[in-house]
Amino acid sequence: MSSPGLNQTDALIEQLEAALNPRQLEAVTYGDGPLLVLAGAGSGKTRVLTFRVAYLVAASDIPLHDIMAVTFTNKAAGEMKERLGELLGSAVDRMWVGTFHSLCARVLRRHLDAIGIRGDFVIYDADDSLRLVKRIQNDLAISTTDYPPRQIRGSISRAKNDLIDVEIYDQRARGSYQHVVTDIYKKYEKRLRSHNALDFDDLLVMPVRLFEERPDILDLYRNRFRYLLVDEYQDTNHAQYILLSMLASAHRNLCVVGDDDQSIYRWRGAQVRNILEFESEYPDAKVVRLERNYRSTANILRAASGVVTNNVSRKSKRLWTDREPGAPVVVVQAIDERDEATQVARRVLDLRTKGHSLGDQVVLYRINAQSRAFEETLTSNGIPYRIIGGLRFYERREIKDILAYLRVAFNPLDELSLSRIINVPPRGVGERSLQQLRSFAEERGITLFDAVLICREDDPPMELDLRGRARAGLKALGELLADLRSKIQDHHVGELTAATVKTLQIIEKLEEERSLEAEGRIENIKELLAATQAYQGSDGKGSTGEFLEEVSLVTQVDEAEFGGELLTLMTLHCAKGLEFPVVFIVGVEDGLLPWHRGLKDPEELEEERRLFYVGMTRAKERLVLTYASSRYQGGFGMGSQGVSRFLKEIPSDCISKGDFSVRSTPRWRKPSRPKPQPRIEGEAVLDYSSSQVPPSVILAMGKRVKHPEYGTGLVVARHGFGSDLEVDVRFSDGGIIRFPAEGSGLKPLGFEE
DNA sequence: CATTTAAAAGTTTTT
DNA sequence: CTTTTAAATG
Repeated sequence: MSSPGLNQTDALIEQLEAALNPRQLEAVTYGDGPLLVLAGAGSGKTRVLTFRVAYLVAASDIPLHDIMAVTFTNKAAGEMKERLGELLGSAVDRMWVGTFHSLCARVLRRHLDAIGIRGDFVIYDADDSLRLVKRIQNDLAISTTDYPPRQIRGSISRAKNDLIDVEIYDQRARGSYQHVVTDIYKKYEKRLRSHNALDFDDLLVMPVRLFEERPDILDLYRNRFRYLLVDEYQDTNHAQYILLSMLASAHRNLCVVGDDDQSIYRWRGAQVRNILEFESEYPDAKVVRLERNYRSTANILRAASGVVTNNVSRKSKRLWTDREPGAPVVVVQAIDERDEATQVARRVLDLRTKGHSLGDQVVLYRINAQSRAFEETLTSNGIPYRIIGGLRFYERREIKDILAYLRVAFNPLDELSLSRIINVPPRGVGERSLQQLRSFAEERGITLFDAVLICREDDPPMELDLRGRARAGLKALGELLADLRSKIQDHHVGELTAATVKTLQIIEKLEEERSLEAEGRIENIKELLAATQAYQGSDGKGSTGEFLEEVSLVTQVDEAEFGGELLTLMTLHCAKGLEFPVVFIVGVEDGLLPWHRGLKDPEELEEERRLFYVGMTRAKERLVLTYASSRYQGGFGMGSQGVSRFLKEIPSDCISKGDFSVRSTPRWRKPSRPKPQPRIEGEAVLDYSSSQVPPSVILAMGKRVKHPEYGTGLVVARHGFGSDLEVDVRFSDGGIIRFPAEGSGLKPLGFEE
């Protein structure tokens, strides 16, 4: 690809200059040396980052090959690449863009031998490492009630992110808890190595170790990357900080962009200190402040600023806008979480008539569990929605089970995955047979995987005393694994997945169950089959290893497809970096937002305040805040500690007074009995025919529908999936008729009972 | 050994 | 209220 001609370059530079304000331009065109861009919410930092790269290439003739950019999601990375491709009109594949985790994985794959990894590694997600911790506690006879595995895992993870290895942890360990952690940490690391696996934290830690031990390899990278750009710098942890220092140590062209007010990941090791002390770390750093907000109306911005200024530890800054005041921030008091959901639904529909499509609106909450009340209300009112986060696709049980087969075939040393699938689907291999197999492997000094392969033999060795069912089961498993293993290198991942699903008869078995749950699983498995078949790795060959890596590094936002006529629901954390015309923040109550722990610890409280601030500043046109006077909390009855203290920090003149009332309800109020699901009055507002809503959503179980010939009826059963979907509808005369979901003329019947 | 049933325990946020 | 773990049954 030839570089743009001189005229073209000039035109591009001119274009950049015209599109930017003076501050942004300063950041984009600043020359060599460390650069700190303090970018307030909505001040166009993503544009600055992208344009800076474009400028480096166009004006200074820096090859994309020499630039690395770190983004917060893979999606953001993709968008940046796409935009750069448009701006520069050339291939951008030579530039390294991605999240810390995916870039690190890339580095590690290139130096497997140097990090002491034989063959190839698999990546353990949070669930995998938790399983590993549990298993170890079991082996070491450490009570999981006295020492909750989640907490242990958290301690190990935090230590790793702070670059505290087992030896240092051991030296510093004080008290019985830390000594127990030491024992588990030791074994945990040992198992990871013997399984040829890396956990999420290893992805950051191992490159640091690699660069420490092999200065020659570090040189390779620090000489290559003449320019480093990092987004969301306020959320980097210690390991990431060190990594950046190492990479920047040759050229010192480190450009970090962030906003200390938006730091929300302290709990997973992020250190705001990294951004606050950037200037003392790099005394010659140029600092550019972006304080002009282009996103939100003046009212929204004033409300958000009013809240965040209550934080003590922050760099002072003043966001401003010349936009119109806009609608006031609406505060809604609800009776309980159901009422809250109903009120939100009502407003969503109202705003829809005012030109904000469902896709323009988002509901943000503090914890995933809050989504349930909304799902119920939205479903029963026929409002289509999508949830981002929660249980991820690739973390679902049936999906992880199938992936575990691929992982074992890819890396036979992965004993965690192997023991996961050894009896899934049930093949008569219980604790006993597994133990049998383990000790056999140990005796012979072979891996568990090889032991399973030996089970294929017609006359297995005498030592391997297995009973009938287990023996047959392991034989079949051994054959499948041997087959997968032999094909792993030169067969497409879709082929291997299909072979696994077919051999194990997974779909057939689920179909026998005939339950709604099984139906959902089948749908997921078909989606996995489609995804693997469509997969093309970097070389277009669909390598299983590459697929597995990609799958373990997708972020929650990556998975989501935006657009379409769907209301979006997600946590405040997920909303980072996004923007919506209409934002609802729900559950704005003490104990929830701020979360309980924040009420005790001042630093936590500030983080909760920042989280609220992040949520508020996602809104472009309208912001609605809701809270409930009482809230159902699991089985423990009601709890709501009343309006959030943060709400009182919003200047009263940018709030809609009509709905604002701060009277608190008596704490001793009896929990109200579950009421029938409230319905929104009126005719159906949504015109499904014009939207992109799939029939599977419209024709959900229990939905009221209308047929042009037969009149109104109720969906009582569903058969098949996707375009094969058929539904049984019971009409008022009691007759049940089966229709194909598409082209049947069935229409949803709004909100009447 | 697997499946079913009963009791118990657990709930922030995520790469 | 849901999910996970333990015990009891087939």
